[in-house]
Amino acid sequence: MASLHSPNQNHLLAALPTAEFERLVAHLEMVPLQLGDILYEPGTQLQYAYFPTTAIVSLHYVMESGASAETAGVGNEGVVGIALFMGGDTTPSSAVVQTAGHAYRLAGRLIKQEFNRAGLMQQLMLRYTQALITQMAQTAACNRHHTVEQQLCRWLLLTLDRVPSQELVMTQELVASMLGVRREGITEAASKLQREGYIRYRRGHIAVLQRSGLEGRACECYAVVKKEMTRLLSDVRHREGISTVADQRRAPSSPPGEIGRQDAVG
Amino acid sequence: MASLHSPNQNHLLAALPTAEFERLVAHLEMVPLQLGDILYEPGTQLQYAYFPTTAIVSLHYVMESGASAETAGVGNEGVVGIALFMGGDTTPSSAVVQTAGHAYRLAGRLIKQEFNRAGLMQQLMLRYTQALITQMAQTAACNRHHTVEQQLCRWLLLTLDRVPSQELVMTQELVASMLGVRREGITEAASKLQREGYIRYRRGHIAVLQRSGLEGRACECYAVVKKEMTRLLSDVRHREGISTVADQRRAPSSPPGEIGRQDAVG
DNA sequence: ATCGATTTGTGCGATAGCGTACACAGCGCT
DNA sequence: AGCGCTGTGTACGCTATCGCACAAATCGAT
Repeated sequence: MASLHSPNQNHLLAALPTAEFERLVAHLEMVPLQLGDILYEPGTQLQYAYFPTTAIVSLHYVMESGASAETAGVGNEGVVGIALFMGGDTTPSSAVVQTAGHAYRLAGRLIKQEFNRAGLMQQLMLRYTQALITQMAQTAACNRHHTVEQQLCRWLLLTLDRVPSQELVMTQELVASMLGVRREGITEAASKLQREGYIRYRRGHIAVLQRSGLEGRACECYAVVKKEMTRLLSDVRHREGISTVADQRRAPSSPPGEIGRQDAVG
Repeated sequence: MASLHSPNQNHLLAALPTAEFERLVAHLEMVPLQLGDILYEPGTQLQYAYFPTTAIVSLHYVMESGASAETAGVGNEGVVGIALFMGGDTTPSSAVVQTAGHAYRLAGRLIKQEFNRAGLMQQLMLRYTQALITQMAQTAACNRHHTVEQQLCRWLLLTLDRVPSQELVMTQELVASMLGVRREGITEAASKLQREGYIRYRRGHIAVLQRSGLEGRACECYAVVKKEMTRLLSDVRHREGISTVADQRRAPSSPPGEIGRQDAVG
Protein backbone atom coordinates (compact mmCIF):
# COMPACT_ATOMS: atom_id res chain seq x y z
CA MET A 1 0.00 0.00 0.00
CA ALA A 2 3.05 2.22 -0.11
CA SER A 3 2.81 2.27 -3.88
CA LEU A 4 0.15 4.90 -4.38
CA HIS A 5 2.38 7.57 -5.82
CA SER A 6 1.37 10.65 -7.69
CA PRO A 7 3.05 13.92 -8.58
CA ASN A 8 0.05 15.58 -6.99
CA GLN A 9 1.33 14.63 -3.59
CA ASN A 10 3.63 17.57 -4.06
CA HIS A 11 1.71 20.76 -3.41
CA LEU A 12 3.44 22.79 -6.07
CA LEU A 13 2.87 20.25 -8.78
CA ALA A 14 -0.68 19.77 -7.62
CA ALA A 15 -1.31 23.47 -7.96
CA LEU A 16 -0.16 23.76 -11.55
CA PRO A 17 -2.87 24.62 -14.01
CA THR A 18 -3.82 21.72 -16.23
CA ALA A 19 -1.94 22.94 -19.28
CA GLU A 20 1.30 23.43 -17.41
CA PHE A 21 0.94 20.19 -15.56
CA GLU A 22 0.35 18.21 -18.70
CA ARG A 23 3.38 19.67 -20.38
CA LEU A 24 5.54 18.53 -17.51
CA VAL A 25 4.01 15.31 -16.28
CA ALA A 26 5.55 13.09 -18.93
CA HIS A 27 8.98 14.30 -17.89
CA LEU A 28 8.52 13.83 -14.18
CA GLU A 29 10.44 10.87 -12.95
CA MET A 30 9.75 9.37 -9.58
CA VAL A 31 12.88 8.64 -7.57
CA PRO A 32 13.27 7.02 -4.17
CA LEU A 33 15.44 9.07 -1.87
CA GLN A 34 17.48 7.36 0.82
CA LEU A 35 18.44 8.98 4.05
CA GLY A 36 21.71 10.79 3.47
CA ASP A 37 21.42 10.97 -0.31
CA ILE A 38 22.98 14.12 -1.63
CA LEU A 39 20.94 15.90 -4.29
CA TYR A 40 23.57 18.49 -4.94
CA GLU A 41 26.80 19.75 -3.50
CA PRO A 42 28.37 23.19 -3.37
CA GLY A 43 29.54 24.39 -6.70
CA THR A 44 28.30 21.49 -8.75
CA GLN A 45 25.92 22.11 -11.60
CA LEU A 46 22.41 21.10 -10.60
CA GLN A 47 20.98 18.48 -12.89
CA TYR A 48 17.42 18.17 -11.67
CA ALA A 49 14.81 19.95 -9.67
CA TYR A 50 13.22 17.67 -7.07
CA PHE A 51 9.61 17.88 -5.98
CA PRO A 52 9.42 15.82 -2.77
CA THR A 53 6.26 13.88 -2.05
CA THR A 54 7.11 11.86 1.04
CA ALA A 55 10.81 12.68 1.39
CA ILE A 56 12.23 15.67 3.22
CA VAL A 57 15.36 17.40 2.04
CA SER A 58 17.56 19.64 4.08
CA LEU A 59 19.39 22.59 2.56
CA HIS A 60 22.44 23.15 4.61
CA TYR A 61 25.84 24.65 4.63
CA VAL A 62 28.98 22.84 5.71
CA MET A 63 31.76 25.02 7.02
CA GLU A 64 35.45 24.57 6.47
CA SER A 65 35.70 23.29 10.03
CA GLY A 66 33.23 20.55 9.20
CA ALA A 67 30.49 22.10 11.33
CA SER A 68 27.21 22.46 9.55
CA ALA A 69 23.83 24.07 9.84
CA GLU A 70 20.54 23.72 8.08
CA THR A 71 19.32 26.88 6.44
CA ALA A 72 15.96 25.54 5.33
CA GLY A 73 14.05 22.32 4.85
CA VAL A 74 11.99 21.25 1.87
CA GLY A 75 9.13 18.76 1.92
CA ASN A 76 6.07 18.16 -0.18
CA GLU A 77 5.24 21.86 0.01
CA GLY A 78 8.21 22.82 -2.11
CA VAL A 79 10.94 22.12 -4.58
CA VAL A 80 14.68 21.58 -4.31
CA GLY A 81 16.82 23.34 -6.86
CA ILE A 82 15.49 26.87 -7.20
CA ALA A 83 18.94 27.92 -8.43
CA LEU A 84 17.95 26.35 -11.73
CA PHE A 85 15.33 28.94 -12.50
CA MET A 86 16.83 31.76 -10.47
CA GLY A 87 19.71 31.64 -12.87
CA GLY A 88 22.60 30.69 -10.65
CA ASP A 89 22.68 26.99 -11.55
CA THR A 90 24.62 26.18 -8.40
CA THR A 91 24.75 27.30 -4.77
CA PRO A 92 27.35 27.25 -1.99
CA SER A 93 25.14 24.98 0.05
CA SER A 94 24.18 21.38 -0.35
CA ALA A 95 20.93 19.44 -0.34
CA VAL A 96 20.76 16.24 1.68
CA VAL A 97 17.91 13.84 2.25
CA GLN A 98 16.86 14.12 5.84
CA THR A 99 13.86 11.81 5.74
CA ALA A 100 13.74 8.95 3.27
CA GLY A 101 10.87 8.85 0.85
CA HIS A 102 10.11 9.79 -2.71
CA ALA A 103 10.30 12.77 -4.99
CA TYR A 104 9.58 13.56 -8.60
CA ARG A 105 12.44 15.01 -10.46
CA LEU A 106 12.52 17.17 -13.54
CA ALA A 107 15.54 17.86 -15.73
CA GLY A 108 17.03 21.29 -15.19
CA ARG A 109 16.55 22.29 -18.79
CA LEU A 110 12.85 21.55 -18.61
CA ILE A 111 12.09 23.43 -15.43
CA LYS A 112 13.91 26.46 -16.79
CA GLN A 113 11.96 26.18 -19.99
CA GLU A 114 8.64 26.07 -18.26
CA PHE A 115 9.63 28.83 -15.88
CA ASN A 116 10.56 31.05 -18.79
CA ARG A 117 7.10 30.78 -20.24
CA ALA A 118 6.30 33.27 -17.53
CA GLY A 119 2.99 31.62 -16.74
CA LEU A 120 1.41 30.58 -13.50
CA MET A 121 4.16 28.08 -12.92
CA GLN A 122 6.61 30.94 -12.73
CA GLN A 123 4.46 32.76 -10.23
CA LEU A 124 4.19 29.64 -8.16
CA MET A 125 7.93 29.09 -8.09
CA LEU A 126 8.60 32.70 -7.16
CA ARG A 127 6.10 32.64 -4.34
CA TYR A 128 7.63 29.48 -3.05
CA THR A 129 11.08 31.02 -3.31
CA GLN A 130 9.95 33.89 -1.18
CA ALA A 131 8.66 31.47 1.41
CA LEU A 132 12.05 29.80 1.37
CA ILE A 133 13.70 33.16 1.91
CA THR A 134 11.51 33.70 4.94
CA GLN A 135 12.58 30.37 6.29
CA MET A 136 16.25 31.22 5.90
CA ALA A 137 15.94 34.68 7.38
CA GLN A 138 14.08 33.26 10.34
CA THR A 139 16.68 30.57 10.81
CA ALA A 140 19.37 33.22 10.91
CA ALA A 141 17.59 35.17 13.64
CA CYS A 142 16.66 31.99 15.49
CA ASN A 143 20.23 30.75 15.51
CA ARG A 144 21.27 33.99 17.06
CA HIS A 145 18.73 34.28 19.83
CA HIS A 146 16.95 31.08 20.76
CA THR A 147 17.86 28.15 22.93
CA VAL A 148 18.50 24.65 21.70
CA GLU A 149 15.24 23.49 23.24
CA GLN A 150 13.25 26.16 21.45
CA GLN A 151 14.91 25.36 18.20
CA LEU A 152 14.37 21.67 18.61
CA CYS A 153 10.65 22.29 19.08
CA ARG A 154 10.51 24.56 16.06
CA TRP A 155 12.34 22.02 13.97
CA LEU A 156 10.24 19.07 15.08
CA LEU A 157 7.07 20.95 14.26
CA LEU A 158 8.26 22.04 10.85
CA THR A 159 9.37 18.52 10.05
CA LEU A 160 6.19 17.01 11.37
CA ASP A 161 4.17 19.25 9.09
CA ARG A 162 5.84 17.61 6.13
CA VAL A 163 5.15 14.06 7.08
CA PRO A 164 1.95 12.03 7.27
CA SER A 165 2.58 10.28 10.56
CA GLN A 166 3.29 11.56 14.04
CA GLU A 167 6.60 9.81 14.14
CA LEU A 168 9.93 10.85 12.71
CA VAL A 169 12.53 8.27 11.87
CA MET A 170 15.84 9.81 12.77
CA THR A 171 18.59 9.72 15.33
CA GLN A 172 19.38 12.51 17.73
CA GLU A 173 22.76 12.74 16.07
CA LEU A 174 21.05 13.66 12.82
CA VAL A 175 18.83 16.24 14.44
CA ALA A 176 21.89 17.73 16.06
CA SER A 177 23.69 18.07 12.76
CA MET A 178 20.63 19.77 11.29
CA LEU A 179 20.47 22.34 14.03
CA GLY A 180 24.23 22.63 14.10
CA VAL A 181 24.53 21.76 17.79
CA ARG A 182 26.05 18.92 19.80
CA ARG A 183 24.26 15.62 19.96
CA GLU A 184 24.28 15.86 23.76
CA GLY A 185 22.38 19.09 23.53
CA ILE A 186 19.59 17.31 21.69
CA THR A 187 19.60 14.42 24.15
CA GLU A 188 19.15 16.84 26.99
CA ALA A 189 16.40 18.88 25.37
CA ALA A 190 14.61 15.80 24.07
CA SER A 191 14.62 14.02 27.39
CA LYS A 192 13.19 17.13 28.98
CA LEU A 193 10.39 17.17 26.41
CA GLN A 194 9.82 13.49 27.02
CA ARG A 195 9.60 14.00 30.77
CA GLU A 196 6.89 16.54 30.13
CA GLY A 197 5.04 14.04 27.98
CA TYR A 198 5.21 16.00 24.74
CA ILE A 199 7.22 13.42 22.87
CA ARG A 200 8.35 9.86 23.25
CA TYR A 201 11.40 8.46 21.62
CA ARG A 202 13.46 5.37 21.19
CA ARG A 203 16.59 4.59 19.22
CA GLY A 204 16.19 6.41 15.97
CA HIS A 205 12.53 7.34 16.38
CA ILE A 206 10.82 10.40 17.73
CA ALA A 207 7.08 10.33 18.24
CA VAL A 208 5.13 13.45 18.99
CA LEU A 209 2.43 12.92 21.60
CA GLN A 210 1.30 16.45 22.18
CA ARG A 211 1.79 19.00 19.45
CA SER A 212 0.46 21.77 21.60
CA GLY A 213 3.20 21.13 24.12
CA LEU A 214 5.85 21.62 21.49
CA GLU A 215 4.11 24.68 20.16
CA GLY A 216 4.24 26.20 23.61
CA ARG A 217 7.92 25.45 23.98
CA ALA A 218 8.91 26.51 20.47
CA CYS A 219 10.06 30.01 19.70
CA GLU A 220 7.96 32.34 17.62
CA CYS A 221 9.97 31.30 14.57
CA TYR A 222 7.84 28.26 13.92
CA ALA A 223 4.66 30.28 13.75
CA VAL A 224 6.23 32.99 11.61
CA VAL A 225 7.50 30.56 9.02
CA LYS A 226 4.31 28.58 9.04
CA LYS A 227 2.11 31.60 8.69
CA GLU A 228 4.15 33.12 5.93
CA MET A 229 4.16 29.82 4.10
CA THR A 230 0.41 29.58 4.10
CA ARG A 231 0.00 33.24 3.29
CA LEU A 232 2.21 32.98 0.24
CA LEU A 233 0.78 29.71 -0.95
CA SER A 234 -2.77 30.04 0.28
CA ASP A 235 -4.23 30.49 -3.16
CA VAL A 236 -2.17 27.53 -4.24
CA ARG A 237 -4.97 25.06 -4.50
CA HIS A 238 -5.22 21.76 -6.20
CA ARG A 239 -6.53 21.59 -9.68
CA GLU A 240 -10.20 20.66 -9.72
CA GLY A 241 -10.98 17.02 -9.70
CA ILE A 242 -7.67 15.52 -8.69
CA SER A 243 -7.41 13.29 -5.72
CA THR A 244 -4.17 12.76 -3.93
CA VAL A 245 -2.71 10.83 -1.09
CA ALA A 246 -2.07 14.21 0.45
CA ASP A 247 -5.81 14.69 0.59
CA GLN A 248 -6.17 11.50 2.52
CA ARG A 249 -3.47 12.65 4.89
CA ARG A 250 -5.12 15.88 5.71
CA ALA A 251 -8.23 13.83 6.32
CA PRO A 252 -10.01 13.00 9.60
CA SER A 253 -7.49 13.06 12.41
CA SER A 254 -6.41 9.45 12.63
CA PRO A 255 -6.84 8.13 16.15
CA PRO A 256 -3.92 8.92 18.41
CA GLY A 257 -3.28 5.24 18.98
CA GLU A 258 -0.15 3.71 20.40
CA ILE A 259 2.81 5.83 19.60
CA GLY A 260 5.67 4.12 17.90
CA ARG A 261 3.40 1.73 16.03
CA GLN A 262 3.05 3.47 12.70
CA ASP A 263 6.48 3.08 11.21
CA ALA A 264 7.19 5.50 8.43
CA VAL A 265 9.42 3.08 6.60
CA GLY A 266 7.45 -0.02 7.46
CA MET B 1 30.35 68.13 -5.21
CA ALA B 2 28.05 65.81 -3.38
CA SER B 3 25.44 66.43 -6.04
CA LEU B 4 26.69 64.16 -8.78
CA HIS B 5 23.87 61.66 -8.58
CA SER B 6 22.90 59.15 -11.18
CA PRO B 7 20.80 56.00 -11.17
CA ASN B 8 23.83 54.33 -12.70
CA GLN B 9 25.55 54.43 -9.36
CA ASN B 10 23.38 51.44 -8.59
CA HIS B 11 24.84 48.39 -10.24
CA LEU B 12 21.56 46.80 -11.11
CA LEU B 13 20.18 49.90 -12.75
CA ALA B 14 23.46 50.45 -14.52
CA ALA B 15 23.31 46.98 -15.96
CA LEU B 16 19.87 47.34 -17.49
CA PRO B 17 19.81 47.25 -21.26
CA THR B 18 19.09 50.63 -22.79
CA ALA B 19 15.49 49.91 -23.64
CA GLU B 20 14.63 48.73 -20.15
CA PHE B 21 16.54 51.54 -18.55
CA GLU B 22 14.81 54.18 -20.61
CA ARG B 23 11.40 52.83 -19.78
CA LEU B 24 12.16 53.15 -16.09
CA VAL B 25 14.39 56.16 -15.74
CA ALA B 26 11.61 58.73 -15.88
CA HIS B 27 9.94 57.02 -12.95
CA LEU B 28 13.02 56.75 -10.79
CA GLU B 29 12.89 59.20 -7.97
CA MET B 30 15.97 60.04 -5.99
CA VAL B 31 15.42 60.01 -2.24
CA PRO B 32 17.79 60.86 0.57
CA LEU B 33 17.82 58.18 3.25
CA GLN B 34 18.58 59.10 6.83
CA LEU B 35 20.15 56.75 9.29
CA GLY B 36 17.35 54.83 10.94
CA ASP B 37 14.76 55.46 8.26
CA ILE B 38 12.44 52.52 7.89
CA LEU B 39 11.70 51.53 4.31
CA TYR B 40 9.19 48.92 5.27
CA GLU B 41 7.98 47.08 8.31
CA PRO B 42 6.68 43.56 8.86
CA GLY B 43 3.36 42.96 7.27
CA THR B 44 2.95 46.34 5.64
CA GLN B 45 2.40 46.55 1.93
CA LEU B 46 5.60 47.64 0.21
CA GLN B 47 5.13 50.81 -1.77
CA TYR B 48 8.45 51.20 -3.52
CA ALA B 49 11.52 49.30 -4.51
CA TYR B 50 14.71 51.12 -3.53
CA PHE B 51 17.91 51.01 -5.51
CA PRO B 52 20.59 52.37 -3.15
CA THR B 53 23.42 54.38 -4.60
CA THR B 54 25.30 55.62 -1.55
CA ALA B 55 23.00 54.41 1.22
CA ILE B 56 23.10 50.99 2.82
CA VAL B 57 19.96 49.26 3.99
CA SER B 58 19.75 46.45 6.46
CA LEU B 59 17.14 43.73 6.21
CA HIS B 60 16.53 42.46 9.65
CA TYR B 61 14.12 40.70 11.86
CA VAL B 62 12.95 41.94 15.22
CA MET B 63 11.84 39.28 17.66
CA GLU B 64 8.98 39.49 20.11
CA SER B 65 11.54 39.98 22.85
CA GLY B 66 12.85 43.05 21.08
CA ALA B 67 16.11 41.37 20.13
CA SER B 68 16.98 41.68 16.50
CA ALA B 69 19.34 40.36 13.87
CA GLU B 70 20.29 41.38 10.40
CA THR B 71 19.63 38.75 7.79
CA ALA B 72 21.20 40.60 4.88
CA GLY B 73 22.43 44.00 3.83
CA VAL B 74 21.75 45.86 0.61
CA GLY B 75 23.92 48.54 -0.93
CA ASN B 76 24.52 49.85 -4.41
CA GLU B 77 24.87 46.30 -5.66
CA GLY B 78 21.23 45.51 -5.05
CA VAL B 79 17.65 46.45 -4.50
CA VAL B 80 15.38 46.59 -1.47
CA GLY B 81 11.90 45.20 -1.94
CA ILE B 82 12.22 41.96 -3.84
CA ALA B 83 8.91 40.87 -2.34
CA LEU B 84 7.29 43.17 -4.87
CA PHE B 85 8.25 41.06 -7.82
CA MET B 86 8.47 37.76 -6.00
CA GLY B 87 4.78 38.08 -5.42
CA GLY B 88 4.54 38.30 -1.67
CA ASP B 89 4.16 42.07 -1.41
CA THR B 90 5.25 42.03 2.21
CA THR B 91 7.69 40.18 4.44
CA PRO B 92 7.98 39.39 8.14
CA SER B 93 11.20 41.40 8.31
CA SER B 94 11.87 45.09 8.08
CA ALA B 95 14.26 47.26 6.12
CA VAL B 96 16.16 49.97 7.96
CA VAL B 97 18.73 52.45 6.74
CA GLN B 98 22.06 51.52 8.24
CA THR B 99 24.21 54.08 6.45
CA ALA B 100 22.76 57.38 5.36
CA GLY B 101 22.91 58.25 1.69
CA HIS B 102 20.73 58.15 -1.36
CA ALA B 103 18.66 55.70 -3.31
CA TYR B 104 16.41 55.75 -6.33
CA ARG B 105 12.98 54.46 -5.74
CA LEU B 106 10.49 52.99 -8.12
CA ALA B 107 6.79 52.49 -7.47
CA GLY B 108 5.86 48.91 -6.73
CA ARG B 109 3.45 48.72 -9.63
CA LEU B 110 6.15 49.74 -12.08
CA ILE B 111 8.80 47.34 -10.96
CA LYS B 112 6.30 44.51 -11.13
CA GLN B 113 5.29 45.61 -14.57
CA GLU B 114 8.81 45.68 -15.87
CA PHE B 115 9.61 42.41 -14.16
CA ASN B 116 6.67 40.77 -15.83
CA ARG B 117 7.95 41.63 -19.26
CA ALA B 118 10.27 38.72 -18.59
CA GLY B 119 13.21 40.45 -20.19
CA LEU B 120 16.76 40.96 -19.01
CA MET B 121 15.57 43.02 -16.10
CA GLN B 122 13.79 39.98 -14.77
CA GLN B 123 16.90 37.87 -15.12
CA LEU B 124 18.89 40.51 -13.33
CA MET B 125 16.46 40.68 -10.42
CA LEU B 126 16.37 36.92 -10.08
CA ARG B 127 20.12 36.61 -10.08
CA TYR B 128 20.32 39.28 -7.45
CA THR B 129 17.67 37.51 -5.41
CA GLN B 130 19.73 34.38 -5.45
CA ALA B 131 22.72 36.33 -4.23
CA LEU B 132 20.56 37.64 -1.43
CA ILE B 133 19.53 34.11 -0.57
CA THR B 134 23.17 33.14 -0.31
CA GLN B 135 23.74 36.00 2.05
CA MET B 136 20.91 34.92 4.29
CA ALA B 137 21.89 31.29 4.31
CA GLN B 138 25.43 32.22 5.16
CA THR B 139 24.27 34.50 7.92
CA ALA B 140 22.28 31.65 9.41
CA ALA B 141 25.31 29.35 9.49
CA CYS B 142 27.59 32.14 10.65
CA ASN B 143 25.30 33.03 13.54
CA ARG B 144 25.45 29.45 14.65
CA HIS B 145 29.16 28.82 14.53
CA HIS B 146 31.33 31.90 14.48
CA THR B 147 32.56 34.22 17.18
CA VAL B 148 31.56 37.84 17.54
CA GLU B 149 35.00 38.94 16.40
CA GLN B 150 34.80 36.89 13.23
CA GLN B 151 31.35 38.19 12.52
CA LEU B 152 32.36 41.76 13.14
CA CYS B 153 35.15 41.40 10.59
CA ARG B 154 32.84 39.83 8.06
CA TRP B 155 30.31 42.56 8.56
CA LEU B 156 32.79 45.40 8.35
CA LEU B 157 34.17 44.03 5.11
CA LEU B 158 30.77 43.56 3.55
CA THR B 159 29.77 47.06 4.56
CA LEU B 160 33.02 48.56 3.39
CA ASP B 161 32.51 47.03 -0.03
CA ARG B 162 29.37 49.08 -0.38
CA VAL B 163 30.86 52.41 0.46
CA PRO B 164 33.35 54.66 -1.34
CA SER B 165 35.51 55.60 1.63
CA GLN B 166 37.45 53.55 4.13
CA GLU B 167 35.46 54.93 7.00
CA LEU B 168 32.07 53.92 8.27
CA VAL B 169 29.92 56.36 10.16
CA MET B 170 28.19 54.36 12.87
CA THR B 171 28.19 53.65 16.55
CA GLN B 172 29.15 50.36 18.13
CA GLU B 173 25.65 50.20 19.47
CA LEU B 174 24.34 50.14 15.92
CA VAL B 175 26.78 47.49 14.80
CA ALA B 176 25.76 45.41 17.79
CA SER B 177 22.11 45.60 16.90
CA MET B 178 22.94 44.53 13.35
CA LEU B 179 24.82 41.49 14.48
CA GLY B 180 22.31 40.83 17.22
CA VAL B 181 24.87 40.88 20.02
CA ARG B 182 25.57 43.11 23.01
CA ARG B 183 27.19 46.44 22.49
CA GLU B 184 29.94 45.42 24.91
CA GLY B 185 30.77 42.48 22.72
CA ILE B 186 31.47 44.86 19.86
CA THR B 187 33.53 47.16 22.06
CA GLU B 188 35.68 44.27 23.07
CA ALA B 189 36.18 42.85 19.59
CA ALA B 190 36.72 46.29 18.07
CA SER B 191 39.31 47.34 20.61
CA LYS B 192 41.16 44.12 19.95
CA LEU B 193 41.17 44.86 16.23
CA GLN B 194 42.33 48.37 16.95
CA ARG B 195 45.19 47.13 19.12
CA GLU B 196 46.30 45.03 16.21
CA GLY B 197 46.21 48.07 13.98
CA TYR B 198 43.55 46.82 11.60
CA ILE B 199 41.06 49.54 12.38
CA ARG B 200 40.93 52.83 14.19
CA TYR B 201 37.79 54.22 15.66
CA ARG B 202 36.36 57.13 17.50
CA ARG B 203 32.86 58.02 18.65
CA GLY B 204 30.60 56.99 15.85
CA HIS B 205 33.30 56.33 13.28
CA ILE B 206 35.17 53.22 12.29
CA ALA B 207 38.07 53.53 9.90
CA VAL B 208 39.64 50.49 8.31
CA LEU B 209 43.42 50.72 8.16
CA GLN B 210 44.28 47.27 6.96
CA ARG B 211 41.71 45.31 5.04
CA SER B 212 43.94 42.29 4.87
CA GLY B 213 43.98 42.14 8.65
CA LEU B 214 40.21 41.98 8.79
CA GLU B 215 40.15 39.43 6.02
CA GLY B 216 42.44 37.24 8.03
CA ARG B 217 40.29 37.53 11.12
CA ALA B 218 36.95 37.15 9.34
CA CYS B 219 35.30 33.81 8.97
CA GLU B 220 34.98 32.17 5.60
CA CYS B 221 31.51 33.62 5.32
CA TYR B 222 32.72 36.92 3.95
CA ALA B 223 34.56 35.29 1.08
CA VAL B 224 31.70 32.94 0.30
CA VAL B 225 29.15 35.73 0.05
CA LYS B 226 31.50 37.96 -1.88
CA LYS B 227 32.46 35.27 -4.34
CA GLU B 228 28.91 34.19 -4.94
CA MET B 229 27.86 37.79 -5.44
CA THR B 230 30.43 38.37 -8.15
CA ARG B 231 29.76 35.01 -9.73
CA LEU B 232 26.08 35.69 -10.03
CA LEU B 233 26.46 39.25 -11.18
CA SER B 234 29.72 39.00 -13.06
CA ASP B 235 28.14 39.38 -16.43
CA VAL B 236 26.23 42.32 -15.03
CA ARG B 237 28.15 45.05 -16.73
CA HIS B 238 27.36 48.63 -17.33
CA ARG B 239 25.73 49.67 -20.53
CA GLU B 240 28.25 50.93 -23.03
CA GLY B 241 29.14 54.55 -22.83
CA ILE B 242 27.78 55.47 -19.43
CA SER B 243 30.01 56.97 -16.85
CA THR B 244 29.17 56.81 -13.21
CA VAL B 245 30.45 57.91 -9.89
CA ALA B 246 30.79 54.25 -9.16
CA ASP B 247 33.35 54.08 -11.94
CA GLN B 248 35.33 56.78 -10.29
CA ARG B 249 35.19 54.93 -7.05
CA ARG B 250 36.56 51.78 -8.48
CA ALA B 251 39.23 53.92 -10.06
CA PRO B 252 42.98 54.14 -9.38
CA SER B 253 43.47 53.13 -5.74
CA SER B 254 43.36 56.44 -3.96
CA PRO B 255 46.52 56.91 -1.92
CA PRO B 256 46.28 55.28 1.51
CA GLY B 257 46.74 58.64 3.18
CA GLU B 258 45.87 59.48 6.74
CA ILE B 259 43.03 57.37 7.90
CA GLY B 260 40.12 59.11 9.45
CA ARG B 261 40.53 62.09 7.18
CA GLN B 262 38.11 61.26 4.44
CA ASP B 263 34.79 61.74 6.11
CA ALA B 264 31.99 59.89 4.41
CA VAL B 265 29.46 62.59 5.08
CA GLY B 266 31.86 65.52 4.93
C1' DA C 1 35.37 77.02 27.94
C1' DT C 2 31.70 74.46 30.09
C1' DC C 3 27.81 71.39 30.30
C1' DG C 4 25.15 67.60 29.11
C1' DA C 5 24.08 63.92 26.36
C1' DT C 6 25.90 60.19 24.00
C1' DT C 7 29.25 56.80 23.30
C1' DT C 8 32.78 53.77 24.82
C1' DG C 9 35.46 51.07 28.51
C1' DT C 10 35.50 47.79 32.22
C1' DG C 11 34.34 44.66 35.63
C1' DC C 12 31.75 41.57 37.69
C1' DG C 13 28.75 37.03 38.30
C1' DA C 14 25.54 33.98 35.71
C1' DT C 15 24.66 30.65 32.12
C1' DA C 16 24.09 28.15 27.81
C1' DG C 17 26.47 25.50 25.09
C1' DC C 18 30.94 23.12 23.91
C1' DG C 19 34.42 19.24 23.99
C1' DT C 20 35.60 15.19 25.89
C1' DA C 21 35.13 10.91 28.03
C1' DC C 22 32.83 6.98 29.19
C1' DA C 23 28.91 4.00 30.81
C1' DC C 24 24.77 1.97 29.43
C1' DA C 25 20.97 0.33 26.45
C1' DG C 26 18.54 -1.16 22.37
C1' DC C 27 18.42 -3.66 18.34
C1' DG C 28 19.99 -6.41 14.50
C1' DC C 29 22.85 -10.42 13.25
C1' DT C 30 24.74 -14.74 13.50
C1' DA D 1 21.14 -16.60 23.18
C1' DG D 2 24.76 -13.82 22.86
C1' DC D 3 27.79 -10.33 20.45
C1' DG D 4 28.64 -6.14 18.77
C1' DC D 5 27.41 -1.96 16.72
C1' DT D 6 25.05 2.11 17.02
C1' DG D 7 22.58 5.22 19.56
C1' DT D 8 21.58 7.46 24.09
C1' DG D 9 22.56 9.13 29.05
C1' DT D 10 25.48 11.60 32.09
C1' DA D 11 29.19 14.03 34.07
C1' DC D 12 32.71 17.69 34.32
C1' DG D 13 35.52 21.51 33.35
C1' DC D 14 35.90 25.21 29.86
C1' DT D 15 34.67 29.29 27.15
C1' DA D 16 31.99 32.71 24.87
C1' DT D 17 28.57 35.51 25.59
C1' DC D 18 25.07 37.61 28.37
C1' DG D 19 23.01 41.04 31.69
C1' DC D 20 23.85 44.49 34.52
C1' DA D 21 26.09 48.40 36.64
C1' DC D 22 28.82 52.17 36.49
C1' DA D 23 33.07 54.90 35.27
C1' DA D 24 35.40 57.47 31.75
C1' DA D 25 35.90 59.74 27.47
C1' DT D 26 34.16 62.36 23.53
C1' DC D 27 31.72 65.66 21.06
C1' DG D 28 28.39 69.21 20.01
C1' DA D 29 25.94 73.09 21.56
C1' DT D 30 25.70 77.07 24.20
